[in-house]
Amino acid sequence: MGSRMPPDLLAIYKGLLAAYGQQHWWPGSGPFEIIVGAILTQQVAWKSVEKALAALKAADLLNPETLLCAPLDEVAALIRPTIYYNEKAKKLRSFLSFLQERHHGELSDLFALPVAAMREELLSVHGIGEETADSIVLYAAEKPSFVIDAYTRRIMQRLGLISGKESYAALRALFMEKIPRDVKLYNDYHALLVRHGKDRCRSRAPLCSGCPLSDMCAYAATTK
DNA sequence: GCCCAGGTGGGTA
DNA sequence: TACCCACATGGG
Repeated sequence: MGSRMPPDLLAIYKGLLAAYGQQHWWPGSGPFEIIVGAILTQQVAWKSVEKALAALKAADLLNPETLLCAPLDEVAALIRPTIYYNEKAKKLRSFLSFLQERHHGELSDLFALPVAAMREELLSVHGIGEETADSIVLYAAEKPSFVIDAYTRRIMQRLGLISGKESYAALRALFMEKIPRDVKLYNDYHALLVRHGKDRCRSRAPLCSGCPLSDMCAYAATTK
């Protein structure tokens, strides 16, 4: 039975956490590896990204200095499993040029900016859109900026909390206004939404039986 | 053989 | 603003 009251965002988080446990995204990776991963993961399964990261590491290219100097075609060949590899090689180059020119190649210099300014600068880089910018701010710089992705939208829509047509900015604002600005919380909440999305909201077909959010889900309520 | 992954940018109306 | 397309691998 679905409740008449719209579920609040913290209750959803708690439900997901109880069902899946902490996700531990990007454990033990340094900030640079996280940024490279954030760019490479665009529209790709994470498993493919891991292969590419391993290849870059083996070629000693997983640091700003050597990666900036590496030929584009060499980088592209190494990140081949991540689809759109030529485009992504250029995107990595764009970020590295930006980092060199704007911040002397120092991530700590970039990370010293306030969240809004850092986000703004990142968005000016070719290949870094809103989701990637927020992923970098949150997971690499470890500052609170909620990441919205396709799963987040789909899940919120099924819960009856949004129409689905909201802008990225509107959804991000919704989360940032309704839950505490806590890096750990943002980190795990986004990861949990992705995890839940993969398990339950991959296709259009409803999978409400056994769903950890079924008692909050508008879709479940209307299909029973 | 088909679908779709932890998106973004560019072009057109 | 709102669509549409290019990008172009690999696992289920």
